[in-house]
Amino acid sequence: MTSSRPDGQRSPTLEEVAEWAGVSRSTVSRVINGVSTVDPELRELVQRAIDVTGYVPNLAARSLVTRRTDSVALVVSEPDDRTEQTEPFLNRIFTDPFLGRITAGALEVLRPEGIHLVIMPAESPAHHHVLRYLRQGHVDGVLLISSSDEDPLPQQLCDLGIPAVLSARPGKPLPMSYVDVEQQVGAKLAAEHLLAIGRHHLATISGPLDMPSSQDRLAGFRAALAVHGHAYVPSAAGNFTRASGEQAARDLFAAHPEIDGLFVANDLMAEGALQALRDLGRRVPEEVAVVGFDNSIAALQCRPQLTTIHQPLEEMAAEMARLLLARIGKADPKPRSVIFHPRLVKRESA
Amino acid sequence: MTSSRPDGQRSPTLEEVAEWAGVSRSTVSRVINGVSTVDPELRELVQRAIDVTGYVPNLAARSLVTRRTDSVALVVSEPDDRTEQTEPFLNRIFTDPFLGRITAGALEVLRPEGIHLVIMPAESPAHHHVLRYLRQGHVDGVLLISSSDEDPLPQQLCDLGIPAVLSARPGKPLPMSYVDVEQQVGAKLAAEHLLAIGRHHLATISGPLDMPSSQDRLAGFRAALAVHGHAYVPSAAGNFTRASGEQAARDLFAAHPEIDGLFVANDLMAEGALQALRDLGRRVPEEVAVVGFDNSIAALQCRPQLTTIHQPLEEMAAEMARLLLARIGKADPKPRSVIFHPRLVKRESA
DNA sequence: GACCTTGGAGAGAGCGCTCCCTGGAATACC
DNA sequence: GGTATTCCAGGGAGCGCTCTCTCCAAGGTC
Repeated sequence: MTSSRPDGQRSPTLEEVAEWAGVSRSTVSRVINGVSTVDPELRELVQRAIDVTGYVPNLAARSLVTRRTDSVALVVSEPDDRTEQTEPFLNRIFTDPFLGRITAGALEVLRPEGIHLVIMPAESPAHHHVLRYLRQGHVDGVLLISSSDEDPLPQQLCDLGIPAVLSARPGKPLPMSYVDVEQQVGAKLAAEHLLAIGRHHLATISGPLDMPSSQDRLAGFRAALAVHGHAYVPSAAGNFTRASGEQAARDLFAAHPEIDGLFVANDLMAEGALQALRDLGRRVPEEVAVVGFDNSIAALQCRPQLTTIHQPLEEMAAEMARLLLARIGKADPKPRSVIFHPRLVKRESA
Repeated sequence: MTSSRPDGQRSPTLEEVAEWAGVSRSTVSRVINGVSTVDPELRELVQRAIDVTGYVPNLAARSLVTRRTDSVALVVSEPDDRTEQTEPFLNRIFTDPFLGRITAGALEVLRPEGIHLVIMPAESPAHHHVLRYLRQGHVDGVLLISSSDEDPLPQQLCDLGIPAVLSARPGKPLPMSYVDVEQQVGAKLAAEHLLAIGRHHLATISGPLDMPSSQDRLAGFRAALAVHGHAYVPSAAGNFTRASGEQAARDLFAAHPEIDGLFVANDLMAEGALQALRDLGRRVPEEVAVVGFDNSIAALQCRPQLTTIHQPLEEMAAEMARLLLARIGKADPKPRSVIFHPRLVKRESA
């Protein structure tokens, strides 16, 4: 806020610009908002006045009347019951390439529209904090990354009528647009690839089981294997961090040393699994083949480089932004879902 | 914004709550803002009215008169000239544990004060975007993470009188508070440890050389070694990513195969260096000792675990938040610096 | 009982903007 | 030439809140 600028003077108002230019407040307002019915000569005069005075519209005043703020929030939400984890929430989300890709994709759409993106982590203790922020009208809408089907936030936003778009199929049916990838298809791709390269003892490391996407990947993997006669597939759940993948792999191989093919529900956990396998002296891919999920930068950084299921996160986030803008534009709340296709990216690990 | 709630009705106003309670607008306002001169009975009545109507103050209206928004921005800035990097800016900042720790530390202080934190990446094409956002008065102040001494943002904020606190010594002297760690001391700790464990051929991987903190770490390392007679220290610069650390290590060992002690300017690059050394068949720490910087989660995730220089990022961010709040509170612009102490954390790699 | 003090509620202005409405000048039409 | 039409600038209301000021009533003082 420029109210505390060093010289003590507040930033100029529309009125002052108008006075400088010798026109009315309305005219200046028109110039600023690009209304076409302004004499070109006057327009230029006003523009000069704006430049000279260093005028910047006061957002509060504007949005008081327009009821728009031209910014949307990217909320990364986490429910109460998963707070007892080894790695703090903020560490987790700011270490996973996921968020960066989502942000990049969303900005791709929002920036040209002149809409700002504010990123808000909402782990349990801050949940109500963030809700209050959203209710106060700081933003026009929210892109919601929710990590559990128990998360109340989608429902709350729905009830409050705050425009929102979800990053995945909601846990419970909700009249809300969302974007997703065909999780089951992705898992099937992984399963069939592992079978195709001759692996018979398959297992999987899943994400947290309260997440629809984790459930889908697990179910998809099992279903695809069932088709090929594999009735039982050992699995262990992680929480999408590297460390949890490492631990899950250790557990899995301790119980089932015969495993020769592993599907891991994201690249970060796969990287951890690779670490565990190295420690266990299992060669990848010769003895154990590993397939990840995401095709994030992490897949390229580990050794061997990860064969993985690509999901187009940037495009998905861009689509989320588009859906949100459409929703903000008109209050017509016909929820839409946009589903993307995964694909296998073959590298060294399988 | 609840203006688009499904039933089409806008969220209730102060006036409506007042009517419900049969009191004046002023009284409701007093209750909401916790003014003590309200009859307890009336207070309770008003509170009930607020609950029933589901009233939430309209932020725009409030901040129009108070000139406060009760939120501050965490801006991660990057200047123009470093945009040609291999890894996109957003990937970089959202993959480095750094940002998560900063956020956590800042929230520790801001949350109890009821102040919201919005995170804004400001890589080159969006720079003016973010500046506009800040000028519009969306936030009361900014915590600025700047990565180059060429970055114009600190100066701009200064000129505009927008309260801000920097995360490190500014490249050019500026009347602005900042927080830092004794970079040179940290580097010296690393140098002396490497010497103490009997290494003689030392080298370093630095951060980007347009960053004051990178310069300081490099200079500190060199200075400490000079004291022990080492006139020349091979170095290579990375950009704080894992991949850049890997590449720098390769370059360094190609040119100087005799290196037996390596100081790397952050843990992420050190992790990359470890990877390179593994590929090169050099055992760590037996043949090459490696010391990192940060003591981030990354230091624990790599093998061998990293000996590193701890910097208390969470506390530093908390202090930044405190300095900012003080600055926002009163316009008294006496800039303060708070310098933290690094310490060596010994693990496996050196 | 007349006066002063004090606690607590209401009235009103105004923050800076948008947007509708009005009105005057310029142009078009009969 | 008079009227209708268009164009474009200005006037004014009002968005929802805060905050100062006013005012009333209750209590205290002599």
